[in-house]
Amino acid sequence: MYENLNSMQREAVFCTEGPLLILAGAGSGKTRVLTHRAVYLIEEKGVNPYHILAITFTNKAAEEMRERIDKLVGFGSESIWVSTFHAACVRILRRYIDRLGYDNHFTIYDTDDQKSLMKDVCKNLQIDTKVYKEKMFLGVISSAKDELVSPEEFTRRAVGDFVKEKQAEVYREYQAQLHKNNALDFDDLIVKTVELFRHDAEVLNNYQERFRYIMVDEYQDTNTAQFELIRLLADKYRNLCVVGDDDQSIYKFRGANIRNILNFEEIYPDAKVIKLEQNYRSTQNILNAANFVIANNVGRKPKSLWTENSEGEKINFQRLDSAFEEADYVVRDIQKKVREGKCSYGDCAILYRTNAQSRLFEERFVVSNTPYRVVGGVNFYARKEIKDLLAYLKTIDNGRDDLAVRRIINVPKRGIGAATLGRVQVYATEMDISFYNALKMADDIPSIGRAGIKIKPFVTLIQSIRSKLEYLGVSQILQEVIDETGYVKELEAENTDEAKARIENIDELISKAVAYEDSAEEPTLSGFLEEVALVADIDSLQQGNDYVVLMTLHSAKGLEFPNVYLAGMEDGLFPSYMTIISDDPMEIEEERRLCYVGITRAMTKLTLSCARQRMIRGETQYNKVSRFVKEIPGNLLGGAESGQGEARELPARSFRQAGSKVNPIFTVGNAQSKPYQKKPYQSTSFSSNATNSISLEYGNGDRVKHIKFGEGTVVQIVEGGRDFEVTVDFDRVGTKKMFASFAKLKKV
DNA sequence: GTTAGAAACAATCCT
DNA sequence: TGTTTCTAAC
Repeated sequence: MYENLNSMQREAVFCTEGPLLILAGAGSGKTRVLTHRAVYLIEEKGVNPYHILAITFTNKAAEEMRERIDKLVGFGSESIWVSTFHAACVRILRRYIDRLGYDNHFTIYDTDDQKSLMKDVCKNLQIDTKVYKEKMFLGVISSAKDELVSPEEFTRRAVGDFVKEKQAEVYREYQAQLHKNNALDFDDLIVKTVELFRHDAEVLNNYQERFRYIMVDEYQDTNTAQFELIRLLADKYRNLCVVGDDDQSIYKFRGANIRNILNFEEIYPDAKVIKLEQNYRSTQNILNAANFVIANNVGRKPKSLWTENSEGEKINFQRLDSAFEEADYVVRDIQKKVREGKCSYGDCAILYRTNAQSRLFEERFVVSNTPYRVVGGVNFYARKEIKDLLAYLKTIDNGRDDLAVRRIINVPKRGIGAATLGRVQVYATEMDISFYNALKMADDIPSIGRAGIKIKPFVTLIQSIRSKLEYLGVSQILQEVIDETGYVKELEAENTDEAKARIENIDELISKAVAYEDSAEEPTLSGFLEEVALVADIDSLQQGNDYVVLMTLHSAKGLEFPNVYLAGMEDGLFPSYMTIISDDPMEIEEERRLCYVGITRAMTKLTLSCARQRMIRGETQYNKVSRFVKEIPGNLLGGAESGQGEARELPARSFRQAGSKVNPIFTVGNAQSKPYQKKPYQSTSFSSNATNSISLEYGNGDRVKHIKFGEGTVVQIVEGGRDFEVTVDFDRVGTKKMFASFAKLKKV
């Protein structure tokens, strides 16, 4: 098993005791090393899997690692903890956070929640949000938490500085509000776990004894708080193995502290350092380009990647007249390659710097009927209808989450307005009780008068569903909420495309709840809510689907594709305007690392593209070719304008006047997708070579079984684009319409 | 208390 | 250009 590893990889696998730093270049097989290392620990060293902790960067990476270990060892892999920092912390906090004075049923606030909480905080403190933006405070607080700076510490450091004192005040109040709502934000998950370990020796010792072997992937992206967490855990047995690449550090904005990797040997003087420099992924040309680009950074650990792979094709560089044409070129190029049998759609990825760039590509994909998928952008769980329903679940689960209660108190409309809510809030504050508890006592609040009659049904609703918690599953509770509130009914009545898309989203949420019940060992409402809070869009990306994927360079980290397009290679876009005008030269270096990450995603073919002219927020910009393109020697490049990018105007291009509308197809008014709408491609059917088109194993009149609704008879099947809409008359629950891919009906 | 239309505003990247 | 907030009319 260990023979397919090279000597360096083997050394890393066999070095199990003591601190170990693995500097693993892009594509050098670090995931293989980590999985084999886990296997080696279990099989050769006789380590109980129970004693192993592996931290990955995304849930997807965690899943993959677990699967791979699973394949290599017969049994026991399920008792290894493989998870992200955040997921691991939630698991620990669910058990012990009561020791920090929180309730174990805490809720997790996402960015939206944080924003509305901050709004309240600013209102309470009478801060003019025109002068000091909520976003600024949230940014400051987040950075403080990344660095483990508590509100008290922050306050101490702020003395004498007017603005900082204000920030400290906000930080304190924000934290107090979170506590009052029994909620944690993302950063708190890490901070509170560190706090717990520092504050409670018994708990710390518990976990130190458990996690005798610790591995951390993507170590260059850990922040100070995460480092401290790991340091505490590893302090007893000191079997800490971290894997990273300083050249791929791209999360400074999230607090990633590059010193963690650069100073590892100072913190652990007895650390062993192993470098993995052989690349197995890319062609010579691609790797050379990456090496030339990254060589322009100063202050990196010296290393040189090499490969035994062939030279491969030249890197294709294209400079188009406009962003429309850029999108058009890329999509056509993909289709050409697929037609020629050079690759499949699933081999292709389009990577860009900003999410906004995806739109033009989407439009081209839609009109050309090409299967694609956008990763990132608006999170599924951030959509209004989903957040509404989740707010109901949160209220049922944790009555102390004021934010959730206030979100849904008037959804659907109950005629309770801002004035009433204000009065309830005043009462709650005076009595020092939660918003929900104040609602329960609506009758006793003199100021609200008749409005109390409107509040009562809401409280009764929540109480009645809450009383069913004991014997109903998560999906049934969700269904109960939907039925009792009439949420879906109201949408059905609207009968618009938008409403239909929302209903479809809700159906998907139900499926997710069902799936959760099936997979979790001990399904609980809290468990479901936290799983939902911690998923990233990238987690759902599956291998083997035949569609082109579009995503930001950040999301692409850790992935690889045979055919990669880096779009928007323009100064001002990539590197971004913000980093160009910044006076900190390190910011450009981070962009360059991002470029390095992008280039090294490609296995056989890499295309760089840019546009002379592009519309950004309604304004037309004329950008120069990205400086990163110019850092690649001309002999590695091919394409329309190879060599030293500065464009000579080719005569063939000037037939079209600058600024004129390029192609009427792009200007169709309603072509843009709004976040709640179905993505355009979902309503058009794919051409026949798309492999994910489904066929049904049942037909009209057949008896089928649904995981939740039980058995029933198929009444109608309507083909709706990529999916079938199936109407089933269920024996127990009556007639339901559903989409075949969500419903997972089984013929009986 | 609700709604639609107008005006203001925004600058990446993400668990 | 796209989204959020404000304002005025119902």
